[in-house]
Amino acid sequence: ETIGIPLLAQAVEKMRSGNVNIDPGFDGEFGKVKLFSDSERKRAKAHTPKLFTSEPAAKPKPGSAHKKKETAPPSSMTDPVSSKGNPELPPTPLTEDKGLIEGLNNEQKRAVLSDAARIIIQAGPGTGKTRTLTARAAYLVSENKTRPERILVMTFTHKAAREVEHRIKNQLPDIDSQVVTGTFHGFCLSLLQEFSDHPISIAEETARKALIRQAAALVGNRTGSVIPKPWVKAIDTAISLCKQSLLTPEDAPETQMPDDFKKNISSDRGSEGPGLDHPGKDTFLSVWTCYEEICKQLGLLDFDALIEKTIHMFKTRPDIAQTIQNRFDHILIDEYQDINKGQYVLTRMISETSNLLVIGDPDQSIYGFRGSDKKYFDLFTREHPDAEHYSLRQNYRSTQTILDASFQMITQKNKASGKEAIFSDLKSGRNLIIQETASEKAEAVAVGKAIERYIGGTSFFSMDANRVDAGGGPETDIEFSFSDFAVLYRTKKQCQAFIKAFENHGIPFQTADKENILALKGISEWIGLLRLAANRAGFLEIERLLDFFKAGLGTKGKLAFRQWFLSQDMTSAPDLLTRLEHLDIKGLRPSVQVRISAVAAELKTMITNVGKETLKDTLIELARESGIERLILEHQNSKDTFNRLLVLGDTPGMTLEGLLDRLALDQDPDQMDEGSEKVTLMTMHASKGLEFPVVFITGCEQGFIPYTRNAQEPENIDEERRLFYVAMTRAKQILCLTYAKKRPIFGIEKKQSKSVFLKDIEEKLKQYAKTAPLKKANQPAARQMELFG
DNA sequence: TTCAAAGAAGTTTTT
DNA sequence: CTTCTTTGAA
Ligand SMILES: Nc1ncnc2c1ncn2[C@@H]1O[C@H](COP(=O)(O)OP(=O)(O)OP(=O)(O)O)[C@@H](O)[C@H]1O
Repeated sequence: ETIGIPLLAQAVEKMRSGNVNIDPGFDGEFGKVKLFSDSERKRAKAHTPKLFTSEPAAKPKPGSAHKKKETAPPSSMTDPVSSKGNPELPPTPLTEDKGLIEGLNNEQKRAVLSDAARIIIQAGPGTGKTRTLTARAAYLVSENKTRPERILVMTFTHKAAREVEHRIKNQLPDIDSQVVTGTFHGFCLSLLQEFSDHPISIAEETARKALIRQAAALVGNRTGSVIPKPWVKAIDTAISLCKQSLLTPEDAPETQMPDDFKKNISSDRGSEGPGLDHPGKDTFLSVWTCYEEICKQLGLLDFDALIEKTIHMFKTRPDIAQTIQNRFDHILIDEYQDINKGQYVLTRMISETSNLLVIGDPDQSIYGFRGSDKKYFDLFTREHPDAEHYSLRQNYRSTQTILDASFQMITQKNKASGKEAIFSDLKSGRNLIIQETASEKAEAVAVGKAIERYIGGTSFFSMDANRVDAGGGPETDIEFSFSDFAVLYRTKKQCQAFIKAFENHGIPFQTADKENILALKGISEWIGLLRLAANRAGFLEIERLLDFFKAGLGTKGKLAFRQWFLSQDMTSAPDLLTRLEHLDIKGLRPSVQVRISAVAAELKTMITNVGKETLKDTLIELARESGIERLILEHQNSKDTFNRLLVLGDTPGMTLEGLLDRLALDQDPDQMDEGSEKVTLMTMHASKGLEFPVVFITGCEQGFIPYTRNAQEPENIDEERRLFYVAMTRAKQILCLTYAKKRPIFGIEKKQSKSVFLKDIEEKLKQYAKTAPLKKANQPAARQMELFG
């Protein structure tokens, strides 16, 4: 953080003199612009006085100002012993134990040093909750209060897990930190794997959807009707909600359903009919039961089942429960306001005999749609009346202006809201910039231009009075680098416009959230093949591969084949393929059987070479030989993802199994390289816990913020408001809210009006930017010259 | 059973 | 504007 600015001054110099390395990157990927070579960075780093939060001196990372995601050694959760320290890292002398505590305010210190068995920290954004949590973990280790592997830190997202892991490592540079860090789901998966005799297969999003469709079709067949698609979707959501609340199809009819459930399923029987948009409870229960049967048959667990089964395991095997309870002395949970029933029960079980610290902010609760509920947060104090309660008041992240605006928004200027405002010492700073643009495209261009202007800094455009659009006048005297910017939006779809505009403008960027990679053409087949090679293939993978090779299985054939497959006992991949070669199923045409046997033979030769070469080569080889590569190359998205996965596969120490493990839970193939000089594009949800000097919240329009489905009333306006609050409070210095007057929805342009949330912010905190006339997009090369020339 | 063409329907957020 | 489903023909 400290070196960001001096380095940048140099960067601007370099850009001007044209002394910039351009790394072309992969075919089709946007080239990276490197201002400093790694060694330059290293040297600069070495001169930097080491602060509380600073990174180990030798780590070749540039000092970008936003929080960082750890480049992934295999998760310490699944592989607690193998994460060896980077050999290049000379052991830095241990920061004097006091050093950990410095840089904390009194309240934070007390929470870090506390001996209480139950601690809760409730505090607003940017008040240093996460910092306190990581400091406590580091303190416990460095003071020898416990061993690192006896500390468990749980988060709700992978991003958060990596962030916490990274921060703890930074605070314990010389200790090969083995603090166990991960998401609830990751933790549960590793436990289930540890205590189960067979490998666990996960039905991720895509597979799950397909299975529920199958179940719905089956139930439809049975009752001689067709379950309409919207119903299937409603049932899908309802199943997930129920499972998160630890309900089963057997007890569900008798139990009070979760609140959101009612939105999806009409509760009174007999009220369903073809015209209604909600299926009835009977249909719901039949499909759910059927879905669970299919999962059981195929040996699959969906995400929700990971938590559920772990709890089940603890209940039925008290010995295992005890082992786990004994394994950890300290359990620390970040963003506790996001907890749902299942996670709550799990937490209670594992923390029975250990110390527990939870931190959170009910105003930042944004995961109601996946069953989280403030009530579990409140329950903590009631269940542990002796818990120590800390609240932090000072925000160290944002300017007072940003805090004021966000506070007005969340309280709707209601003085009597009972909420306590937090304050910042950072001098009030500039107003929020509000920008209206003509269209989605114009919005993206405006943001791009604003970034160019900030990067250019004062000296660059300050003389140019005509340049006023998003970001307003260049009166700032701070210079920024690309990694200082975040562009936030409500839905993933919205990032398309920005990707295009940024490519045209020569602005390097990275997108934090991808569409589900297993939904991409070619990728799912490829991963299926990889699973086969790793002995991890189940019915779904084989079926997918047979489809790809056009084995000729129709509806009936599939059924027969499935029956045969399920009658087989578990076996290794080569053995399974041998059986497929000598297949003899009645009810399957001989021509099909011949084809399957040929495919199986081919697959067998393909997978025999696995492990002989480097992982990356193996990955490429398998794609190429199978012909899946051709399919992948036909689709741009698949191609990009393919390349990203190859990069992931090329990380040191990565194994095929490790790759598949990681992909099973976290399907984002990117490592979100924080070192790179790139603008970050992500959803508002994904931004939680992060911070950036400059934040653009885009698409501030009714229908998006708050989000509403087909112009109806917003489903949960309070949660939408909190989400906007989270997004606003990511900004350190400059916050820019943009909206477009029209936007294409379903292909047709629709008039948009600005978000009602903006009205809750006082005028005197806002300033309005004019839109510069939209010029035709230039060639990327030309734009790059303009930017750097 | 596969392929092509035409038509209908559908856009949150995450593990 | 896409993605899935239905329909009809080879
Ligand atoms: N005592 C302190 N002195 C100086 N800076 C601090 C202090 N505490 C926290 N910070 C800084 O404030 C910023 C926000 O801290 P942190 O991310 O821990 O807050 P948080 O409460 O977890 O926020 P959020 O709820 O938004 O995730 C970080 O940049 C952190 O380094």
